[in-house]
Amino acid sequence: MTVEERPVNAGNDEPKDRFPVGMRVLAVDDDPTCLRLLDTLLRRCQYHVTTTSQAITALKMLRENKNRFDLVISDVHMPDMDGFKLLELVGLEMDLPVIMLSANSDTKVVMKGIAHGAVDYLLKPVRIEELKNIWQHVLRRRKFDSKDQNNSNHPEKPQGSGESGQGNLAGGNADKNAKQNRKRKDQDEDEDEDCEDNGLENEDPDTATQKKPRVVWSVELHRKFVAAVNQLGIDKAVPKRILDLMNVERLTRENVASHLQKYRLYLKRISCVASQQANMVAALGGKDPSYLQMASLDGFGDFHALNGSGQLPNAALTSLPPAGMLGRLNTPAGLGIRGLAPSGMIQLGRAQNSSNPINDLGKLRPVVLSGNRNGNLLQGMPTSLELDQLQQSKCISRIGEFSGRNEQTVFPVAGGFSETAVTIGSSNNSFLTVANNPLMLQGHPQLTQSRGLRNPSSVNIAPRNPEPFDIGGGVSSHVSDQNRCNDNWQSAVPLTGFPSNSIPLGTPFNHADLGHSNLTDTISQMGSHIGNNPLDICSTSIVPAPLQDSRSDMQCQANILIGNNVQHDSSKFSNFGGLGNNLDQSLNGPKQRWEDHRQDYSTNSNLLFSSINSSLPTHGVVSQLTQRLGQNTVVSNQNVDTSLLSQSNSGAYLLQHNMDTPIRLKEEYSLEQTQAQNGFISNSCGSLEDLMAAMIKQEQQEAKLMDGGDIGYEVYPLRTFPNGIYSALLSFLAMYPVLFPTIEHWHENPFKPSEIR
DNA sequence: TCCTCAATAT
DNA sequence: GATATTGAGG
Repeated sequence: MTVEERPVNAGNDEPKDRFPVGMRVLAVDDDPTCLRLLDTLLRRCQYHVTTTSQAITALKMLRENKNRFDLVISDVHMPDMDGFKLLELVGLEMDLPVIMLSANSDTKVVMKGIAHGAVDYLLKPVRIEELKNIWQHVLRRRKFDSKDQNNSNHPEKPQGSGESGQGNLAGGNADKNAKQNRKRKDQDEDEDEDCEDNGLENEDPDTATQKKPRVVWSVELHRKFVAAVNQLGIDKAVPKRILDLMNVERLTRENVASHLQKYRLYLKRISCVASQQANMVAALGGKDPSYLQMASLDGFGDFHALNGSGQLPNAALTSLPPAGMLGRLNTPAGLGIRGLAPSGMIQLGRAQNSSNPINDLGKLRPVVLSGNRNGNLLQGMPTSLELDQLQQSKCISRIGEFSGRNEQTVFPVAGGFSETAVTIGSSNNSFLTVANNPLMLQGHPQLTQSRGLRNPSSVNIAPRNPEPFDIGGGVSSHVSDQNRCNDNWQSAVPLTGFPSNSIPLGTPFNHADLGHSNLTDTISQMGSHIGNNPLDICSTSIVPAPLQDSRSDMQCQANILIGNNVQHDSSKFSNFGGLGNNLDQSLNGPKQRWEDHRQDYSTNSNLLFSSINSSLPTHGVVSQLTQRLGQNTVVSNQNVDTSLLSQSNSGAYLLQHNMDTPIRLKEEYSLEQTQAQNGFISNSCGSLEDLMAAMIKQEQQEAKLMDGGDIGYEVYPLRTFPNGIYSALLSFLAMYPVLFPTIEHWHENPFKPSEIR
């Protein structure tokens, strides 16, 4: 092929006139025959060829003089060094275009080569026609480089930077961008070919006039973004400031603004989901343990299945929306919230208890990893938000199905709970495990109260690492350890595989012990639990006490383990602290309000809110748990009723991924549409308060019907459930399947806008 | 000038 | 359909 191209670029030390001619190619292949053939063909193309049969030698040559070659053609399979390795090193060290050569046409292999940075992948036997064109890679690379230099140096190098393989702003996509740019340009303006406006650098039309290269928000980039947002605090996180903090070259304010827009939508959705979850939980928790059981077991089962891939976006957690963000979102302006402000719903306080095993961060985190092979692999991955996002969207839609109500409703404050995961239930140690989310947890020392707790010590808040994956060794084992779960509630349930039977559902209530555990607690806990990052989800079991004692009272035992969102990797998440502060601020006011209104909902209800003090040291430090107990909040230590665990029956269906299941169940059990009277689902968007009130009401009604039978442990047939509760249950269960969407997905996308919308 | 939202482009 | 960019309005 003849090349009539203009000189590649004036600045180079190479002869440009006949660019392709004399292009210096380093050919590497351990097979002498192939190497010779390759050499011959390359020479025919008038390239300047250097050959070597050893990858190591090639690397050495390249290192000795980085400017000695223009392009490298390497075999994939070589004894001394894997072609991919060579490719990687070359990419990192000298940023030369590398073409992989192999007889293996397996898509995966090719994909791998490209993924590692190969500009092309040629199949053996290589043909001269293919080699004739390889110069284009060199040209393209040069163009990009020059453009890069002219415009500015961007930190994230296109091919090279080893640290952020994925963080390339545009680099990795240089070629692609070039194409895209050209396209756009052609459409728009036209004079691209001559665009001389760029002055000397007009060499490439792309650079001058075009629209900006499309920014790919890699994990790395997104992480920076999140860090910046967190650092600023959601309220102050505006594009310009974020951009400044991110300090990423070539990234524009517009880019950030766009991403911020998406991010906000995401947060919004999260909060919405959280609300739903909370509602669901409330509905479920209020009535029968069986609900929970099913939910828990089934849900876990699903998780397990979903996690089959085993890959979790470790970074995902880092993305958790800052509390501040939620607060903002919750504000009417931001979300159009109904009812009380989200913050108002949260009671802050804290109690510290380091004794609890739960405090062991390792335990919690492992959960996430448990099913997974390697936590490390996950590092650098997008935050868990993504997961949540997925959940949300699906969840919402599911709810719509079940309830037949509008799906798009946005939940107000409930969002505050969204991120919190609460584990209720316990064996000896009652405790609530709240996997919290940064959003909700603010430490309010002054609020700390243990009142109502029989065993204050049992309540512990353990800092939870939002980014489980960051954790080094030891993490993975934890989750999978079912025994631990069984033995101690505190152990979080591994999301990846929740053996239904291994999960403690909850502890039966001891009526004597129970004072007035309130529905609110249950709800909040449940909601928290669900809303929480899937990874952090601990086994949750809520066993509402029978209505015996007081029909109006919702009894449930809850143990809360609150972990803070602080991350081990301070560098990544140091920002959350700031967020926490924001949350704190926002919560203070509302908190009071909540208190004021609390009684309105139920005289007996007590709110138990836990919060994490973001200021606390994240590592290994026991978080402080705040609890507000209206009247009697009893955390009784009961023996876990394992029998409950085994009762996952039909509930399992509910958790099925396929959409059909929920529907089928509905039919099977003759579920009625959600009834307004129940209020639980009737309005998915209702405020938590509303939900609670509805729940209480429902409970009272139910109590009358049931006549106080002791059914603490009894499992109710689904069909016996009130419609509202049933619907709620379905919705709740429906959410699990989506908790663990394809994790791989997130590897590439920090968070999915689509999920947001 | 900047932010946010919505439309548009890819 | 998902996601980034662009444009308009405040």
